[in-house]
Order: sequence, then C-alpha cells, then structure tokens
Amino acid sequence: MDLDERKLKILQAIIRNYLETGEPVGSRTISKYTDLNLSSATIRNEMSDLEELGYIIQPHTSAGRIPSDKGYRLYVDQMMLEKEEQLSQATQEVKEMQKILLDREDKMESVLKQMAKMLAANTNYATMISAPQVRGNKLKFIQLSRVDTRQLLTTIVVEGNVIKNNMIAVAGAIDDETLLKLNILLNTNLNGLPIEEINLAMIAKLKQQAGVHAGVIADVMDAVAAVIKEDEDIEIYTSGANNIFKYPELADNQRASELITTFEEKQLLTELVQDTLTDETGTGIQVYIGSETPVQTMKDCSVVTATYELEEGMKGTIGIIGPRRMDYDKVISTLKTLKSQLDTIYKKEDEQT
Amino acid sequence: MDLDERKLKILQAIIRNYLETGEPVGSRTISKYTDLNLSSATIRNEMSDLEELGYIIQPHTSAGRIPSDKGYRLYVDQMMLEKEEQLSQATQEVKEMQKILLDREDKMESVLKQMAKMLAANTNYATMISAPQVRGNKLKFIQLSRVDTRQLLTTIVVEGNVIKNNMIAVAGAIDDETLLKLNILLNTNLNGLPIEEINLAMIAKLKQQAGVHAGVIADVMDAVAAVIKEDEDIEIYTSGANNIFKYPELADNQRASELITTFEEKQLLTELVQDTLTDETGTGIQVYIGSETPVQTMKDCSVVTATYELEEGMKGTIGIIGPRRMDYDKVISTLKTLKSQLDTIYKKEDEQT
DNA sequence: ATTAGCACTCCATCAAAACGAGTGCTAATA
DNA sequence: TATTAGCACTCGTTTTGATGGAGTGCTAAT
Repeated sequence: MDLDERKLKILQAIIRNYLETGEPVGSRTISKYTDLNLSSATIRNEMSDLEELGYIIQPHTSAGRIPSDKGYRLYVDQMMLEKEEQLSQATQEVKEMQKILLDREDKMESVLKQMAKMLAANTNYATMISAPQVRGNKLKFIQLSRVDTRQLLTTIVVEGNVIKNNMIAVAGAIDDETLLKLNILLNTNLNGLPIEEINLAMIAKLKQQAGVHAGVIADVMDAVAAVIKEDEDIEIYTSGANNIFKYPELADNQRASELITTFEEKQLLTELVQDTLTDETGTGIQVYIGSETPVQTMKDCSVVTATYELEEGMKGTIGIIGPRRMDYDKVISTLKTLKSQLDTIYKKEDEQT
Repeated sequence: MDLDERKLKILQAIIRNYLETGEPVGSRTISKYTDLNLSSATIRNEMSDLEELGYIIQPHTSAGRIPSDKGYRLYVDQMMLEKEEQLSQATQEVKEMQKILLDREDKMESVLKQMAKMLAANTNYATMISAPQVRGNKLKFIQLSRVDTRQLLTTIVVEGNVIKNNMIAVAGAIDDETLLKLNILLNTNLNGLPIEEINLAMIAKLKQQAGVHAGVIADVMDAVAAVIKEDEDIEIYTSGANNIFKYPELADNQRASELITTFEEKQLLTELVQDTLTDETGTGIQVYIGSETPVQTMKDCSVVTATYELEEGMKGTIGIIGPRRMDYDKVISTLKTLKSQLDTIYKKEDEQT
C-alpha cells in the first residue's frame, strides 16, 4: 500500500517539526502547522495509519509521534529526488573552502584538517574526512642520499605524489661512486614498477647485484614495504566531536563516551569509508539513518557521506555525523557542492600543472 | 602556623579516602581508618581546625569534608619528598613501552601516538604527548631531485633528523647538469647553517648565482621557510579523552564538552607544554592541581606532566589529565619511570648509532 | 586532652499527588 | 462517507511532602 498525497504531507510535517524541536509531535501541532486545514481529530486518524505502516513511532501511549528510521528514509529519498536538478549555488562557506584549497601548499594534511573543522563549524555536527587513497601503487621515484657518514636517507615517491623518507644507518662509510651505483641499480629496476610486482626473487636479484651492500638494499626494501603498509590504513581527520553535546539524545554519558572513543580511535571510521567507497549510488552521496550505519557505535546517529575524487583516481570520503534528526537538506546540499568543487578544482589543477 | 603530626595524618587519611571513593569523608570513617585510635569527636575537632586552615572543605553543612586544592597540594608535595629516592622499578607497563620505543621505525609519530594510547589505557586518565621540539635549527642536508620532467622534489633535513619534502613545479625541463649545479650551490651555501642565518641577502646571492633558475631557488627557500614555520606549532598527540566519562565530576555535559574540545583542538594544550618546559622544578615532573593549570578549561582537573629529553636537546612533554582526585602516587611514579626510560634509551641509541 | 551523648542540619530517596499533553473512541455533522 | 467536536483515559513529568541517615557542633563528663 502506498501513501496518498495527504499522508505524505502529514508525514513530512511531522518530520520537519521533529527535526526542529526534537520533541514528539502531536496531532494538534500538525493541524495548525500545515495548510491542510484539517482538525486534530482527522490528523490523529491519519497518524494512526502512518504508525501502523511503520513510518512513525509513539514513544509511549499518550505521547506525540516521532519518525521511525523508515520514515526518515522516505523523507530523505523524497528530498533527494526533488532537489536532484538544481545543484545549489556555492554558498559562502563553500567559497571559503575553495579558497583554502587553492591556497594549499602541497600539504594535503593541513588542508583536510581545516576543511573538517570548517564543515563542523558550519553544520554543528561532527565531521570526518578521509585522505584520498591511492589506487594504482606504482613506484615513481626512489633515491638514496648521504646525510652524514653513517646515515643514508631514502626518499620514496609513489604515484599520486605520496612521499616517504627513512633514515638508514650504515656500518661503514659509503663513497660517492658506490652511492651512485646503488641509486642507478634501484632506479633502473624499480622505477615505474607496480608495488605488487616487487617479490622476493626481485629483491634477491637486487641484493646479489649490490654485492657487499646487500644490507643497504634490504633496508631500502623494508622502507618500501613500510610505505605500502602505511598506505593500507587510511588517514582520517575528524573535527567537531564536541558538537554531539548539542543534541541531548546523544549526550548521555554512555553514548557520548562511545562516540568520542570512535572519533578518537578513528579505526572504526574506516569501515564507513570502505562502505561508502564500494556502494555507489551514482550521486556520490550516501545517507545512513540510525541502524543503517556500518559503524555500530553510531546506531543512534545519522551519517551523510560524500566521496570525492582527485587526480589519478584517488578517492576520499567526507562524512557528517549528527543525530537522527539532522538537517538532511542542508547537509546534503553542502556536501554536494563541496564534492563538486573538490572534483573540479583538483582536475583543473591537474591540467594546468 | 604549621600542621602538627596528627593533623597531617588526618589530612592524609581524608585525602586517601576521598581519592578512592570520591565521596565526602566523615569523622567516623577516619576514626576507624587510621591507626591513631581517636574517637570521631576528636577527629571532628581536628577537622574543624583543618577546615579553618583551608586544607579541606565542607560541600554543605552536615556533609563530610573533601580536600581543597591547598590540601591536595600539601599532600602531593609531601609525597614527592618521601618518594624522592627510591626510583620505582620499571613496571610491566613501562617495560612494554620500552619495547615499543626500541622497535621504533624512525617514525616518531606512530610511537608517540601509541605511547599516549598505552598510558591512557594503563592509567584510566586522558593523556597527551608533545613531539620533541627542535631547539638548535641547523640545516643538515638539502637536495633537489627530478621526479619527472615537470616536477622537482626538495628534501630538507634539519638537525634532529626532521625530514620534510616538497614538490616544486618547473616551467621548462631541467637537465642533469643544471640540477647537479643547483644542488652543489644549495649545499655549499646552506649545509650546517642555522636557520636564523638565512636572510634576504643570502637568498638574493643564491638567486643571482642560479641565474635563469632563480625561480627554483625561490621555491626551495619557500620550502625551507615552511619547515621553520611548521616547527613552531608543536605536534601534540592525545589519547583516552573518553576516560573523563569515568569520573562523574567531569562528565556533565558542560565540562565534558569543553574538555573534549580542548583535546580535539590541541591548540590550547600547547600552553601546557610551554609552561611545563619553562618552569622546571628539577625533577622534571610537575603537578597542576585544579585552578593551578594554565589551561582554563581544565580548572576542574589535575594535570601531571613530565618533560623528556632526547638527543640533541630535543624536549617534549608528557601529560596526564584526570580529575582532581587522581591517583597522584601511581601517575607520578609512572611518569617518573617513563621519563627516565625515555631519557636513557634515546641517549643510548645516540651512542650506538 | 579526650570522649560520649545529643540536638540539629541538610541531603537523598521515595511515594503520592497534581498536571498536562496527547491519544482513541464515539456520536454528531456536512 | 469523510470530517469533526467532545470526552474519558493513559502515561510521563513535575511538584510536594515525608522519612531516614549521615554527619556535624556543642556540651558535659571523664
């Protein structure tokens, strides 16, 4: 059975009102709130139906109704359809972010941190941003330099301009010529190589060619391995965790503690990123309502995520975490514009570089 | 007026009891708790005196007493004196940390993060660790490498093995010979130079010698400047913020929100680091009780900090933040051993490297 | 100087009462 | 047939009052 026009209107009114107040809403309120000109009694009948259909819930007899997850879901889906076309103009906030992004100083980290902070400040919800994950892991550049007589520095650059350094201690001094040889050895063999293709046989071969300096090669390969490993766990930046205290339904000790831990550990948030990246709906925006979220500790929250894409297929996730009764409209449109800005800005930079 | 032996004993008993229970403690409790064999009435008289002297407080008439900040202060100072000599053995926890430190993979960041986490888990308080600050900022090594035809990579190493990289985009291709020249130019002029001595005149000279590639030099110098700037704001890692929820006196919305924000922003924590670094008491351990802390939002907490020192004069701070009634004894001795471990371990490494 | 004893204070807890928001149902109405 | 007015009823929240207990301060006795 489908909802008729009127039931839908009433459901929307209930949800809108609840989003604002956070209190169960009664029939009389709706009777005045809408332009349907219906008495509270009629509304009551309709509400009774809506409850039977599972869209709203009565916390207890003789209380108003609150939306169920199913109700929110309908509301959000509806909204997404209506808003589809008109990609909202870049708001003031987004313009500010754009500015930050253009000012970036090759320091992805600080940019993302700042973005998370800004989003949190603008929305009054908690936010997270995952650093873009490198997909095709090719070694782009590898180099050994001598810092002093006993220390070598490895510099490793992988596709997507992820740069890592490592210090290596050497037993005996290494002269310029040997260093040059080692560098040539490393570069001719490894440059442009997908990381998966570096296997034991290859390492053995390199070591053999390095002769007495096999130990250095081993250390370098360890460093490369470390780069891969490090890339596997995604960097996630969060901000505005304290915002949860603005919503009483999340602010009791039990829940708050769990949520804060989740934000602090960040480990659990990777699940959210993974889920978002795999399950694409086309718009790149995803809404998890209550128990729909893949992160257990957030079962009393709603989460809206957007994936953004930079050059070279690097994808990241932006997430906004708030109470079930979050301002979906605002959050979704903010994320949409932000996402499109990110997508285009970085592509533009790609061209001009 | 000084406290006589008995008053001191009673005060200690009150504090100890309060640390455990968190409830105001009454005269009868003390009468049994101590080995003084005094009746509750006598204790009451003494407590009355102690209150007048400002060491304890009565939350309201007909409640027991709780320690005032002054009381805690006396207690802590007393404890520090008594415990001075016997540097407690490395406990199991500290041994674990020691292991982590030795396993470190040149990745200060992850080690410190893990240490903070471990401390938090062991103490049930919130923790923070500041990354060691470089004092003498000498350039140790600087290098340009070509990653591809349009991108150069700068690698900058400053004293204390802080390594930074930056990508530089170049307009026209640069051949090997030019690159070598530029590298020699940079190294001969800058290696070993204290960063403060790099001034405009010096930069102008370099640019002039670089000729057509003055632009590249400018970019490199910008990168160096960025390293200095970045070093100014201290990295701080925190953990166990959620622990505050274990102490009702900190867990109300207002306070919790403030504290969480403080931990998240980290900005405010630098004050704590600064204060700790400057005001040395000799032991390297400092205790801030309640309003004594330099961070406003922590006025209902106590903070114990330790400074540690690595090679080359790099100093950092470890802090433990908990309720006023924290287990000072345990916290201080944990920090003491940890500090001494850190101090020695790194120095040892220094020698053997 | 110490202690027993007692009156007094004040908080915490609990139950009862009053309140009020909101429902469901029925009978009247358009 | 759909809508509405009216009313009894439910149930959570707030208020009030009573009770108990923990602890103090003071006084008089040891």
